[in-house]
Amino acid sequence: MRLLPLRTICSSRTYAFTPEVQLTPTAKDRPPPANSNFYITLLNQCAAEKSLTQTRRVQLHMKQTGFPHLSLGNKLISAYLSSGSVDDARNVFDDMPQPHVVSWSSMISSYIRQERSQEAVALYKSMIIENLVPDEFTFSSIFRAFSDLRLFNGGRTAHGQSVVVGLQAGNVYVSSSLVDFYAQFGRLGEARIVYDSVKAKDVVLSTALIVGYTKNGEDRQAIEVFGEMLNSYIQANDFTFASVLIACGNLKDLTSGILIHGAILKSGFGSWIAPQTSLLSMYSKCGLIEDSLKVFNGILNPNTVAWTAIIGCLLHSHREEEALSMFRSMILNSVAPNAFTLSTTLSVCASLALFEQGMLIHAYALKSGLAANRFVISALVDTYGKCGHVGMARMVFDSLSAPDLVSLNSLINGYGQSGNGEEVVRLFDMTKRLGIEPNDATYVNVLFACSNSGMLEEGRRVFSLMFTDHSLGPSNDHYACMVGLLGRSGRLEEAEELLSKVQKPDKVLWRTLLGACKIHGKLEMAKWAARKVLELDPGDEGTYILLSNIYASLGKWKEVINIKCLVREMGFKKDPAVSWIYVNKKIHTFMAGDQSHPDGELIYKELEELIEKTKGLGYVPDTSFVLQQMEEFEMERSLFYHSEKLAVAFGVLSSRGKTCNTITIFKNLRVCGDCHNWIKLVSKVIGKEIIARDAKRFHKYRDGLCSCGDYW
DNA sequence: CTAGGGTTAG
Repeated sequence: MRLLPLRTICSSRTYAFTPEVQLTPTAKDRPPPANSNFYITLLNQCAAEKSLTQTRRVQLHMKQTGFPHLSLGNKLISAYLSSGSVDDARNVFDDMPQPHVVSWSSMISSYIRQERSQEAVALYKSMIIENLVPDEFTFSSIFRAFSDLRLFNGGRTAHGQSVVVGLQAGNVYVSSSLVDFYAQFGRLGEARIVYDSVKAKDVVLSTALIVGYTKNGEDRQAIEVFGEMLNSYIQANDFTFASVLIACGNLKDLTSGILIHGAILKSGFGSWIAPQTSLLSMYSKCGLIEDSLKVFNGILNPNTVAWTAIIGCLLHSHREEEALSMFRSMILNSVAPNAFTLSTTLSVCASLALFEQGMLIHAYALKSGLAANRFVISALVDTYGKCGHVGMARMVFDSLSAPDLVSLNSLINGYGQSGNGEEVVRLFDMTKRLGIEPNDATYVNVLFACSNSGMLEEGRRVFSLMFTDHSLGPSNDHYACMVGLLGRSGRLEEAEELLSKVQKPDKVLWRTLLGACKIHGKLEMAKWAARKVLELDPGDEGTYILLSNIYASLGKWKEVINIKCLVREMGFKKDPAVSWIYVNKKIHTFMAGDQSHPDGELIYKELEELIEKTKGLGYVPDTSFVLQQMEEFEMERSLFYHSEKLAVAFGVLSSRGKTCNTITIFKNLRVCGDCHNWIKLVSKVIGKEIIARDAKRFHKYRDGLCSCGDYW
């Protein structure tokens, strides 16, 4: 067999500096002498250039010239590992009678870098069996493998071994990763002991402990360690600043946050991406989204993490539209979204119930291979559910080989929102078989669904399971669901009795009772519940509104006016009702009596016609939903211009002549009773399905009926 | 060896 020309192995640029190889163009086809220095030089170059092909060629060359290549096995391994092929390295490794400890440890850390912790641990164990003494490099990487595999005992044993060989307390590398290991298991006591055992602490060790504390909700401790660190004159680095700011954000400790911002600028880390990203997150958690944006705008080349962070900040500040346009800018700036980005952006879509956008991201996830990520999946389930497409949510959910708690909760919520209480209960009864332990959120979702669908007996059964099956003490939220369920089923006395068992009822609970009183016109109990809410929060405007609604529905206009005056005096700004609809890739927003839409005239004309047609089908404006005392005619007018009616009119207008059979509108508050009746009739008039998502759930109107069965 | 961003429920 012809030998490979050496020129291809050794680039001309490098061999000029390695005269001992003596490669001359005339010598290129002659086999070289079996000189280990020659191969060492070559392998060093291969490692430096990280070239897998070159390394393979060198090994082949060794075999062809009969050179005992295993004598340079450690070199070969190192070259293969530098060029990224653990498997090639492993082949050499397995052939060697006695690989060097350095080879063992670099094999182990390479496996870990490639997320092959299983193989790393296996190698570590053989090392121990063969009575080899692992070095500091082995120890500093192996703990990561144990925490990846959730093998606490394995890691603890390795900790013991590191102590035995005298490598723990004296070595910051080993100790830092040990601190991280213990923190991954929530064992902060042990982490702290390891940390304290090190005499010569450094930045990395301290940072590891800070991170450990923040990941386990011990944010105060994290800030304390940061202080200790500064007192010992250890300079914080970009990692440290990035980590300690998380603690400030979690605690909403703006004072510390601003101090640290100053320290970052002073120590020259002001333009480093990790501290900047953490800073902007911190500001948003402290409610200062403008400052987040300022920091973000100061980042020269935001990477995926920074973009994701700012999208998340905008989402949490309820600036969803801006969050979406940030996502678009990210794409325009050719920064590739990852699973974090997609799940965050999907959350934005879920929040605005943007079905099409959600599907686009779903498509992107499938193309880019991110659709298997469980965060992406549960965000998709959530988004589809909140868009009223629970079938799609189910499809995504079923793609999970092992469903997890979050996606299950999202799916349950999806069915609950679209009023399919039976499926919710079926899923709930299946959780055990799926190997999932329900948590408090599961119960909130299930009970809420029962309440939404008026499933009294099922609700009671599920509620009692909280005590017997899971001994999850019900929280106020669970009680609120039950009070709502009992109250809406007309069992107000029972609801009241249940409420009396709650140790510390919160205002949500009392307001739920108040809501139930409203449905059944129970004025006395309503007044009592309202008083309770106001004792807890005198500024709760929702209560005033509910109360005035009750008076209004009973026709007691004097009381209504009194409350309205009171509210006005107190200077509340009621969240205005807003409805919106997605037409031609644009969000069109409407407020009551809104004249601002460019097609305003056409919309009002359409609305008038629809009202006339529905009146033909028996629509009678129900003025008890109007809060002011007005002339009957005016009451009607103000009803007619409710935001959801305008949105429906616009939807009808813009879907005319198009093939789509569904009009979907959204409202930030709950749909009003009069509009609810009216939209039912509209669906009959236009012969199309109308979906309305309000603050609590979906209403699917078809042929004069609504999926909620008028129960909401 | 250490780092920044993520899903449900309220």
